[in-house]
Amino acid sequence: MNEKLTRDKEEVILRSAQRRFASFGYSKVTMDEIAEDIGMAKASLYYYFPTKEAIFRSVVQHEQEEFLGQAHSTLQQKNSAEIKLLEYVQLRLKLTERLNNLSHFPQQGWHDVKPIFTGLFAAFVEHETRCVTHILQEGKKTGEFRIEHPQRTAMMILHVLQGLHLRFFRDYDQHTVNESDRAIFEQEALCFVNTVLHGILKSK
Amino acid sequence: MNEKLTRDKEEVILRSAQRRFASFGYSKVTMDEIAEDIGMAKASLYYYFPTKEAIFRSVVQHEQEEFLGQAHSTLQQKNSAEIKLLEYVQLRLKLTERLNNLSHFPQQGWHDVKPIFTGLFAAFVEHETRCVTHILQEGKKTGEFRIEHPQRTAMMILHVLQGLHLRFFRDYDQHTVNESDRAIFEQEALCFVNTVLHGILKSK
DNA sequence: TTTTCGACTATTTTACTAATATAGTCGAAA
DNA sequence: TTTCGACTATATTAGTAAAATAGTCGAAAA
Repeated sequence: MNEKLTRDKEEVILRSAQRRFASFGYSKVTMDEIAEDIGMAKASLYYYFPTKEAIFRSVVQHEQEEFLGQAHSTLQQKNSAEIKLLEYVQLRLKLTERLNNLSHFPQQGWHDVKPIFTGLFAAFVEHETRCVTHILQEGKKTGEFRIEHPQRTAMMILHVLQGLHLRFFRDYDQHTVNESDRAIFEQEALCFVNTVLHGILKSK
Repeated sequence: MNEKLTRDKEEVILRSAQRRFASFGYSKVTMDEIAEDIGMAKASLYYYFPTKEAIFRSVVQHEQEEFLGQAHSTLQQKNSAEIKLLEYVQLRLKLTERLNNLSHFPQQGWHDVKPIFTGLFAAFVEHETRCVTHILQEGKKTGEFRIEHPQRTAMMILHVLQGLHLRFFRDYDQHTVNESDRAIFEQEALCFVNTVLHGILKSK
């Protein structure tokens, strides 16, 4: 049963790493610190993970999987497509913020983790696009939505959310993200989704 | 009549500076280069402009004024609010790209010019918000638009455009912006505006 | 009087180097 | 099988000297 014990240790390491990364960002966390947190020697970490990057990837993947789980359960509930889209977006905003913290990218850490992220995100972005496209297509099928290019629209929505986030937090050097500013950001994102849903033209 | 001659010289300086800035970005252009371009000594530039920053501000303001002129003439044409919004956005995309070039911000120049830009943009952003709000309110008054919070929506639209631009060109290090990528960006921005206009919900 | 510029200064950037810190290895011990 | 102390090679940082650059000034030219 050492298989189980190994998984446990991995979990412990990942939890420590996650906390550190979320506080200081990828590049400002050392292997020694992660090890010290859990009363281990640095060398021991390398028994469980081959590289620092591997730890980071695992942490990010955990976040993504948790998000995808929640998203999936949202999609399977018997709600209107409108509700599903809104709930999806709200979940997604939370994930963005969490991942954002892991790299502390607004300050300076983006270049450090960019190669890692892009690799990890290729699959995730595809998955996500499928999710939103699915919501839109479902809504189209049931007659709830009138929409010409579901996939293109889905990508646009995801890109806009990412872009809004970038714009909002581009100027955040140093100090932690202000709670009230985050509220404004969320409000604007929801304003966007609502406008996309209802449109502003009366005719048709 | 040396008033006129002074204006002319200023124009010549600004033209040279504009070309240089657009090619290399603010921080990579020296006063000596600007002066040399027009066969002047560096010291002479300081007879017309007090600082390098003043030159840059003038260049940016020129771009803004040209944009505002075009935008204004668009707004005064007798078109539907829908057309006006679309044309405004297209004009605005062009401006964004031009200003972007002046600082070459995707690469590294953002922090150099951030303090300059933010000062210059406070007034401009306000003006712009008024413009778009005006389009939306006009459309609402004529019954073309159904829209609850024109100003909030206007700000959202402008922020989304900025955000999309940021997202698209965040990864552009080094090499000049690809023509086909720019086309994709423009297409996505227009997809956004169209979706905002028509919405995706059928009901109501 | 208005405009230009060579020569100068103060400050910032850059290029280089030495010192430190860190990721990752390895073999021995628990 | 798991842990770790001691080690290495590489990357980051701190410090510094050299170069570049924004901006000044007073004299000369127009």
